[in-house]
Amino acid sequence: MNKENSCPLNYTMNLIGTKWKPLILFHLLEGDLRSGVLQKKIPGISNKMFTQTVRELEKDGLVFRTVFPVVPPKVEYGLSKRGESLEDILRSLDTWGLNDCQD
Amino acid sequence: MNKENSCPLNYTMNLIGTKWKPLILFHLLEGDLRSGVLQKKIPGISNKMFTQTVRELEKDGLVFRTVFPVVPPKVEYGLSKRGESLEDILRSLDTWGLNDCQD
DNA sequence: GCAATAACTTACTAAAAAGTAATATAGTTA
DNA sequence: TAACTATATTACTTTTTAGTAAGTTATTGC
Repeated sequence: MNKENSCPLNYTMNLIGTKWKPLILFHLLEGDLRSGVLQKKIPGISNKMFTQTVRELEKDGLVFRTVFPVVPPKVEYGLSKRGESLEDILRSLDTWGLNDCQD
Repeated sequence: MNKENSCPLNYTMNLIGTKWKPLILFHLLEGDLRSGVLQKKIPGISNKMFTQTVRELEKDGLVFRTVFPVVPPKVEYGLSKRGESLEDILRSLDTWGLNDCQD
């Protein structure tokens, strides 16, 4: 079981190579969103997975999380500089899917 | 549980959004490779996962598989046209990782 | 003073992914 | 004739991922 990365691609995949992470990052490209609004943009994600995934993205410094101390709670998510640097990749993945599924 | 794709990115992720698929496709960018050679380029992948993954890629038309009827067996894998169309994305993912991990 | 609210959090269960190790194949070479 | 080879395949177990449903919070509006 070799855990080292064989190439930078491996490193990238360890960061964002999951089912939900690219989707969440993609929707944040249009701007910061409240937790509930962002979650509604991702059909099929469960409450648990949503929280878990954004928290991992936050831990990895790809998104930031702003908590407004009000009741009921208000939380906003947005892309960090590091997250924004994925923009081209995220849009390429989306465009590729768009073209490919038309064939 | 909504299973429909919310955007083309979702479609793309369903095709290649796993731990090993992008890695395998990436190594095939340099040209066709024998099964064993390709597998050795992917540290940490088990025998089972390797076979399983290339077979899925084949099923999805991203790679082709050529079997030479010799003993011991010889099998070559290569990118299909559809697989090749992922080149920019794969290289972007690799380059992103390269730049990011230097910070 | 009680329900409604948004954003979790937790405990528990179920499902999916991955690892391990044994087995198959059949010509070639020692 | 027995071992060696490359490429799987299979059965089984472990690990990881994900889903479900209930509970928490503290203020506001009724």
